[in-house]
Amino acid sequence: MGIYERKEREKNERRALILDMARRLILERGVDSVSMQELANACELSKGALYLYFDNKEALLAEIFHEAASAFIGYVHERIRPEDTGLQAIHRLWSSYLELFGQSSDVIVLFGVKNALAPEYPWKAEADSGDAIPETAAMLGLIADILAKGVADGSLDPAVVPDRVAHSIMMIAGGIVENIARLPVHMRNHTLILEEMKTTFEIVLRGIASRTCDPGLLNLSGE
Amino acid sequence: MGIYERKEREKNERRALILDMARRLILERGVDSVSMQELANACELSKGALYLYFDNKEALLAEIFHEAASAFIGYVHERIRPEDTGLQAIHRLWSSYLELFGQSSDVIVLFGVKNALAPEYPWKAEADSGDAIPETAAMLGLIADILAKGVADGSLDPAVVPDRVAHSIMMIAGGIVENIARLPVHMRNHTLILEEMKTTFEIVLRGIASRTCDPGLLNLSGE
Amino acid sequence: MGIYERKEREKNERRALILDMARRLILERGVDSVSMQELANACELSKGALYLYFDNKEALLAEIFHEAASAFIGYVHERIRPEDTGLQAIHRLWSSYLELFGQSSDVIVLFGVKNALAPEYPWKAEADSGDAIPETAAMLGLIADILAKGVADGSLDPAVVPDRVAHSIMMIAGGIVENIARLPVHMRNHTLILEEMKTTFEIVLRGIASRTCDPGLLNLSGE
Amino acid sequence: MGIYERKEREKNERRALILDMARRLILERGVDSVSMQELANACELSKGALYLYFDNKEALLAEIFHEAASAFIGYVHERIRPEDTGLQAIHRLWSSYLELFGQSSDVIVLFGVKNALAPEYPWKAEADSGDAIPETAAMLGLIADILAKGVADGSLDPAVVPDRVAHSIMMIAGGIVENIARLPVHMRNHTLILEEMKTTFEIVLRGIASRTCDPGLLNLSGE
DNA sequence: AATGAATGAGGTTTCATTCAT
DNA sequence: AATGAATGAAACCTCATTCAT
Repeated sequence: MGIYERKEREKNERRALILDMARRLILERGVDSVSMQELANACELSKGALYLYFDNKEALLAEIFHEAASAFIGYVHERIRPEDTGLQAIHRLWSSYLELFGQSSDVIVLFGVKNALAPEYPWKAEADSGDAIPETAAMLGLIADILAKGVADGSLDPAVVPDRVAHSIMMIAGGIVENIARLPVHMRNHTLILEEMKTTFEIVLRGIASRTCDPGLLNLSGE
Repeated sequence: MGIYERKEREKNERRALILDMARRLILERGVDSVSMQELANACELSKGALYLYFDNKEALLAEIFHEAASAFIGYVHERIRPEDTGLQAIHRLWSSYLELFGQSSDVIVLFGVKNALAPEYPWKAEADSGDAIPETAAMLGLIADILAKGVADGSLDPAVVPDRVAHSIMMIAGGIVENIARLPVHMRNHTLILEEMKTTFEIVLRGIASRTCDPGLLNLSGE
Repeated sequence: MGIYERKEREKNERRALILDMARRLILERGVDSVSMQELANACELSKGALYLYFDNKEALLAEIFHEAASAFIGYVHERIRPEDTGLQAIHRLWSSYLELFGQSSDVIVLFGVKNALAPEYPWKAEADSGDAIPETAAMLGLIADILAKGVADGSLDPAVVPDRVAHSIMMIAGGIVENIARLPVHMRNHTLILEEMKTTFEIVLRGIASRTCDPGLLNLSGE
Repeated sequence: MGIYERKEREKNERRALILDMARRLILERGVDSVSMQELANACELSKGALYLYFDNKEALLAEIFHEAASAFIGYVHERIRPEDTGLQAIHRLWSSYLELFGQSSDVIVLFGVKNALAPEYPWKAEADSGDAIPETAAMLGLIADILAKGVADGSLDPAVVPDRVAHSIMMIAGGIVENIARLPVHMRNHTLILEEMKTTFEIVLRGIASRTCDPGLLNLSGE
């Protein structure tokens, strides 16, 4: 109790501060145009100091991605219930996405940073199982499981091939995020964008739902 | 009469050569990793000469985008018939996309380059009507028109709001293309990717089609 | 005839200037403490300009080494005659070394730079024949041949094992050069050093000569 | 009574530990590539703590050199007997060198570190008598004395000028050590290198021995 | 019209050293 | 006595753009 803990805490706080600043700058200017120098300035630190906390730029970005991805997966996991049908689960997935986005825009960073780390994803992931980005694999698996369940319980269209459709969903979600990430910061987090995302996700819901499903699950309106 | 024209023609040919080379390099290596030096080498020209034909790198990329976008829009326009229902028209849109991709991968360049140019798209377009990228607006209009028609003729779901869904479609199409554009060239143009795109587009078709539509139009299989 | 040639010549001159400046700086400060920035300043060029002439620092150093080594080997080759006994040839080798050093100090650069390029030499050379530094291999071969001849013609001690002794000679010659290269420039090229080198080389001559050799060949005094 | 002494002792122990670790790291990776950070880690100390024991990196290296040099000189001194002829003494010098190298490679550190410290050696020593590196002067004196004795007792060639030849011997010994120090650790301490060193030293022995000397002293084979 | 040499600001990373605690 | 966070200068390299010829 005392000095050591305080120092440790302060160190973690500084780390967190750097990550936070990096997130902010990435959100503002895009991954590619954030330099270590800018980040250092924003943190009121020297460039060298950043390397006390992170081995290199890639490691820093990786951490940002891992945090965001874990948070997202955790968030989704919490919201999906065992008794959900597949369609309900997908519905909750999209809702979570929208909620999280509305709250913190963190999901924006999520895939945007990933593309700076593993541009070949999601195709290469199939080739080698030793995946450098476990979160995306986890995510893909989660979605594929949900889809399989939905096909089994009849809430999703029998034509849905879980693995393939999971890929499509990841791509769509990622694509949106990249589009948003490129927006200047003052245009983000706007009702307009939320509407856009909702529209897109509803198309997907309808595109994979079975004919006999509960129509209430095809809307994402926050009623 | 003659000398001037010849010079003019030669100049245009040179421009076209540069653009062609740029396209090729971008397809091979991705937009970001093509330098003016590499382009100049590939053209067997000096770096300085490129600046005789284009004000700067951005202008060059813009032209590539404009050409590709126009070609794509033209291609789609040719294939859509006045007597098509809205759903048929969307079906042809996706088919065109897949065909073009199978043929030349040019659509890859299309949106990939755009994002280096106008990252704020597609949202900013709505804000100011003086659009720097008319082709995207044209494209958006084309799709919106098709959608409106489809709603009117009953082939599309009445819940479809043409403008909004047009945006979604653009984003989805663009997102896929970006994912593909990042792939190393040896992984592109593969059956796997075509399947992926088909899967995604079929989800969209089903997501916007009306209940009573011709089920044959929900498949993109090259029957 | 004219513009092209002149430009070509000027370009080569600039290259030569850079190499010359690099040599000078290396001689003054030692290989390790010459930075591309310093070199650029000395040449009154920008850092970037250096990279127009050389791919990277290593390539630049390699060229310096290759030039010096070739010059040295050529110089030695010219002076050794077919009718020389082995001992005479070694004598000429050392004389050449001293002469070249007295003239231009280039030999200083020779091995000094080599060590920045291929620190594992001369041992690794034996392992893989695909040698990155052909000049050193050539040099080694030349010396070994001379030694073998000397053993055969009775001018060298029969205990001399050509390959092994060739290595020793290279090491000794290289060691001296490194010691000299580290000297501040104002102490170099001094009679003192020449005497030192002469003493060392004479020890070697006596160490490998046969008992029955011409005693006149054991002195390097410039009589 | 004791606290002060204990502290003092502990301080010295810590110093010794640091020096030991430094030696080990230098042997493994070469002088230039050992950073203060690495050293601190290896000692399980903070970087700052190193500066409590040594003014700066150079001072630390200097101490390593001083210790190694003293040890070497002591080792040689112990082995040379008053009744030895000059040639016998030189023979013992080389044998000691080979033995020490075979045992611990410490001699590697010896001159390798020196060159990071006093690159101007051995020439500067002559210029100003206030020598920053007393051990090298001691060494030089020792060798010169041996040589003088050898000339006097007829075991060495009368042409040997003690001071000058002492320099040559230092340079040769140093040059070999530098070549070895640059080798990756897994190539060091190998029979091949021992052979190489033996060959070189034998050349020197033969180069300075008198015609009438005991031929048995011209071999360093471990008979 | 074309060249291509040159620039200059930018990028990431390393490291000896200092200093408040 | 010891820490370890922080610095700041230095390293190598890249690239869009300009400009005299």
